[in-house]
Amino acid sequence: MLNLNLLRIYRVVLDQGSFSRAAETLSITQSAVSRAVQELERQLGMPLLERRARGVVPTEAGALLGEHARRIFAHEQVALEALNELRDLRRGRLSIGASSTIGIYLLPSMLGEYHRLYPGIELFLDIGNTQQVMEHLRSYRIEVAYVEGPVASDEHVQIVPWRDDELVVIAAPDHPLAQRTDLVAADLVAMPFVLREPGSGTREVMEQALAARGIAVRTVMELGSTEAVKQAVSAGLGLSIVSWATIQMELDSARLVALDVADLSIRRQLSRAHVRDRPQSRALQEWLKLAGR
Amino acid sequence: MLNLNLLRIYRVVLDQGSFSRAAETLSITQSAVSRAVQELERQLGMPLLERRARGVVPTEAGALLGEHARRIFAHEQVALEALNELRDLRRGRLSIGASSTIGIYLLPSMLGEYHRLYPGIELFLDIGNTQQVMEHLRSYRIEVAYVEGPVASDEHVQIVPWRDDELVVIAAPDHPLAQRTDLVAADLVAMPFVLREPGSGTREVMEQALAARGIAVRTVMELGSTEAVKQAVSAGLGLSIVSWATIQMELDSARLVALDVADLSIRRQLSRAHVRDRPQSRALQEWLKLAGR
DNA sequence: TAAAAATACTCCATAGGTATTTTAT
DNA sequence: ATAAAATACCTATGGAGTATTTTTA
Repeated sequence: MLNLNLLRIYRVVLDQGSFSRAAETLSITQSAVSRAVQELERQLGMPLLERRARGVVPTEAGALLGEHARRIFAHEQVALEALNELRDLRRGRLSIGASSTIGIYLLPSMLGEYHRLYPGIELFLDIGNTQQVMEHLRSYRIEVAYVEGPVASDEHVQIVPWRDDELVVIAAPDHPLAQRTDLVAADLVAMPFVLREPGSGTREVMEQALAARGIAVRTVMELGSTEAVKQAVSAGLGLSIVSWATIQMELDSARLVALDVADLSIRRQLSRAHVRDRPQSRALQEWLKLAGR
Repeated sequence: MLNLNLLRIYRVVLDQGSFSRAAETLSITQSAVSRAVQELERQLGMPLLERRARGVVPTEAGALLGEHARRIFAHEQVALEALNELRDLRRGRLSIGASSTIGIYLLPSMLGEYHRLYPGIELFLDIGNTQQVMEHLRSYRIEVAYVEGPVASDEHVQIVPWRDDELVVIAAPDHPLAQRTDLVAADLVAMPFVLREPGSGTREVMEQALAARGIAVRTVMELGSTEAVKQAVSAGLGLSIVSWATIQMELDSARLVALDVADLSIRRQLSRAHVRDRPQSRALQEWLKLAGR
């Protein structure tokens, strides 16, 4: 095993062609350089330098070792540069998990902005239901998770409130209730509703909100995605309740309307989850600034 | 600048996947490993390992650094192996200088043997006159010089007696003196002689020997190489005096004969020369064993 | 509760400094 | 006479050990 500290000094001696100039370059004394090279020669059991009147000249072994040393230290620089790239976010990886509403409707534009800022960072977005995403977080497949379901911190995972989400009742533009401006929750009783599948975070919040107000609706259809629900509502199959974030485009293009139900404000907390004490990558730290908290 | 001692420990931690196993491999304590990695992380200003229940897992930076470390230490091994090859004479270089007689007639067969023993060593044989060869020795172009001329040690160069050389009078097989068995030096007086050029070591020794015995010969021709002299003598142009070593083949093929002149034994010292205090390569050390002293 | 990592302390060999001597031109 | 390298001697600290505590599955 080579003593690389000594080798480093030796390499400078070769570069400078003399012990004293190497000492200067290294900001140590000539004495220290002299002993370092001697010690290296002793450890290797072979002379490396011929001490001539004008400076030093490598022996065959010395020249050979010098060339290898050059490569070793060149590679050291490559390693440092690679770490700097990571530090400066010129390269890296960011793996985010999100439950579907967040992953599909909220994150993409933010990820776009992030990518414009840090084009060298590879982005991974893992979309699944809350349980899946939390599982991926625990098994270190993602570094942060965004979820809508009611999850709680535990000893491994820390949950941080992220932002509020508002759910609205949606209808087709030609729905009987679409023009009403004086709607109250009671008007929804027995209305046909299109729902997400059981287990969906959105459905859970929706059912709680309606149940809390004693409103029983009529389920006409259960669908596995928000997109499908929106299509069904747009086609006039019934009403539904979805996150504001998911219908921006449909409101603009007048394919859906949001009903303004006076006493039915449904809000929920969107959360960010981390593994406790897990060191955060620089890429994540910058993402958190951009994504709010 | 990376602390490569710490990096070496860190690399073992990655290989072993845990601090305590790394400590075992390194024959140091777990405590030391723990502190080494912490110090490396401190110096780089970034965490490298996530400490999990079952051992450790590298962060992105940690994995990146680990890969570079692998290459750095792999290259260290390459360097060590290269030095070992040099040490074991599996590679290397041997530069020998010799004055012409030695270089042409004595060294080649020995170099052949050396090459069979150490096929990895590159051989360089620099043939010139004594002055040229000694100059190349002083300017470090060759590591050892073999010369015939009367050279003396000085403060830079050390001359060591190598072996004796005997010079003999040669003639064409049909020369009038060729059959005589009772020759004495006086019989050579006024005989036609073929000589090497002035400055040749052989010519110098020859002239001294004849002059010492008061014998004046007749110069019929001066030639620039021993080969040319032999050709001329063989063609019957006259006698000459050359080293035994140079005429083995001609004696065997009866193209020349050596005259047995009772009172004319001409011996000279062949010498080996080195630059004082210059470290000797392993390749040279082995050569000296093979070449005698 | 057991295994791994971190921490507190102690020690010393190494790598450095200063001062001087030796070597080579 | 000068400049470079080697050497002698001294010092400080980084890297190691032991013992113990903390952490986590």
